[in-house]
Amino acid sequence: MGILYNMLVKSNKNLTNPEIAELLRSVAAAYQISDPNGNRFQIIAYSKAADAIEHLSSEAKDIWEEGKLTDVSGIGGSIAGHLGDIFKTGHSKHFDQLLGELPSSVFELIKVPGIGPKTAFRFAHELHISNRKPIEDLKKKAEGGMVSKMEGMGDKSEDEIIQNIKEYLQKPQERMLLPRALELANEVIGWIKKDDSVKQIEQLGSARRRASTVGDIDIGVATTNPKKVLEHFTKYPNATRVIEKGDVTSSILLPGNIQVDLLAIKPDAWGSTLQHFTGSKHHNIALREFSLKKNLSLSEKGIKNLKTGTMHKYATEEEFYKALGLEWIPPELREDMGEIKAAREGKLPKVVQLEEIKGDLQIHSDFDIETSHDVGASSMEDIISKAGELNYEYVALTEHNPSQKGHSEKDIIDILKHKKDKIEQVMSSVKSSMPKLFNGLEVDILPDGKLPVSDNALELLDFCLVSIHSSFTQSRKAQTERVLRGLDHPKVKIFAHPTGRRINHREGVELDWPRIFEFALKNNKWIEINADPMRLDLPDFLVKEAVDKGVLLSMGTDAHHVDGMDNMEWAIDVAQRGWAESQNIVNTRSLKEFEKLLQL
DNA sequence: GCCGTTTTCGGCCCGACTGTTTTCAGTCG
Repeated sequence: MGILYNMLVKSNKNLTNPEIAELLRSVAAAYQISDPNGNRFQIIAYSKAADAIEHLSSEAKDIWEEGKLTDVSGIGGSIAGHLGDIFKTGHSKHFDQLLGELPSSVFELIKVPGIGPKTAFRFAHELHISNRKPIEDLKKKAEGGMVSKMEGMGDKSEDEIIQNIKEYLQKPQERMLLPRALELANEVIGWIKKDDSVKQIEQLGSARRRASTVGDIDIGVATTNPKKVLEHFTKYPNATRVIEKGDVTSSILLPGNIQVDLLAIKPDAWGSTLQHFTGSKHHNIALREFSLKKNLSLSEKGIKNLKTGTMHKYATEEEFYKALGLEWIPPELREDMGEIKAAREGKLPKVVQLEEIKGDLQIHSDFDIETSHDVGASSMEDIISKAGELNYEYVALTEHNPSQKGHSEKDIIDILKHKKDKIEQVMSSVKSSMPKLFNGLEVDILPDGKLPVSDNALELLDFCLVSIHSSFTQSRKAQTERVLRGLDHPKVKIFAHPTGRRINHREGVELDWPRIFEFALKNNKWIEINADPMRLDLPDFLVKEAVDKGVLLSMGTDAHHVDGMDNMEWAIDVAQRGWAESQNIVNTRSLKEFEKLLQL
């Protein structure tokens, strides 16, 4: 019995989604080792199931308890049954047997790039890799020349394994924030463009889909001379090494072990290249399965008619999708979340655009509100001026609430009165055509759900946001009750950065989202999409659930300086990935309509 | 093992790169 398996299953009925995903991938690997051909479709099924679990918005165990695990696409009766066994007893006989046959080192070794199940198994057996620190052990044995002595291995394989292990061990296991990925991609693109045979060039992959985080940087090039461009690419001055160099694709590594993949193709096939390398993987697989039923086989080269054997090339993505009988699908939607069906039926959403935004609903000015949290750096005057440049009709000043410590209720009321006066004074000093300042506040939801600001103080506001800044680890049920209590006050309109996540630093809180959304819908509360690239909160997949239910969303940059007001574009990306149209977002409303909405 | 706009049975994406191979297996995206 392997160590990993003991750790994941034997001692634990409460597996988290990432643990379940790892378990399912281990099962797929076990099938791959035992009989890759005979188990071909189990391998695919378990891998898909692992992906599905990883992308759930609730814990799989909660879904299982509601009896809805097989509603998840990719989870059928069999896998749901095995997982159910684990949730009930901490055991699955099926997994016990499958995984118990293999040394646990196998499941560690496959985490190293370039080492798959087959190779991991051979290492474990033939080199007697330790189950304790398998990766370190393999590195030692490779450095001792043991790998190159194995059949089918040579010096190059050995060197590559050592290299990959070194990088794996030092690589920070986190994905880049989108703005960083775009910045890096632009630097590389600047270099590639120096080759004069480049006709078109774009950053593709998850960056083009505007995912909140990006792993590898993918770039596509249309060129009359792919080989020459790829050669030039591998000479990028900042590259730490060339991972691979081919006639169609090449990959390099940047400092920090960031991989950049380049796909180069002739201009007449640019449309299919864009499509292929933009992904997502799941979108492409779904699109290819869909096309196969029409006897069409898709690849980055074009569309092959399987009946006639002829290949058609497409210079644009629009033509490519059209040839499949589909509307062009915006990259943000390409996640296999129903976009192919919608495109076929002409029912793709008209996703909200940045130009439609008429206000920013979370900004912190430099007004000294005597808060225990952080204060903004820009004056109200500067904020109005910046809002004017952005063609906004209104913005909400939402400083953190004054601290309770050291302030009586009357003190807090005085501070808020003072702020209200200040806003009125500023408003009267600027042209009437300038954007309106709403008097808002970002109020903590205390651990018990109470607000640290009295009703009399809240009365001074136009409206307020509430958010969690403490006690992130309450149970799902307690956290949900807390939030609903916090949202209940009539002056509260917005639930700000609702999961509280900080990407790569803090997981979000556990909440019963269906209940939160139902409450918001019923009581005319709005859920924020926070535009801070570190937050992007509500996350895209939850935005889609909110949109499906008709819950209204608000967008705020959470700017603490006027420059931060430019961050709205990141919130737009999240909204688009969540299929939001302009009517789903409150700050696409004109000032008049927005004020009406506030009264509801 | 999963799934369904023709299917509850009969399908299941597609190609690139590398190393060690004389024709391919393994891995990756």
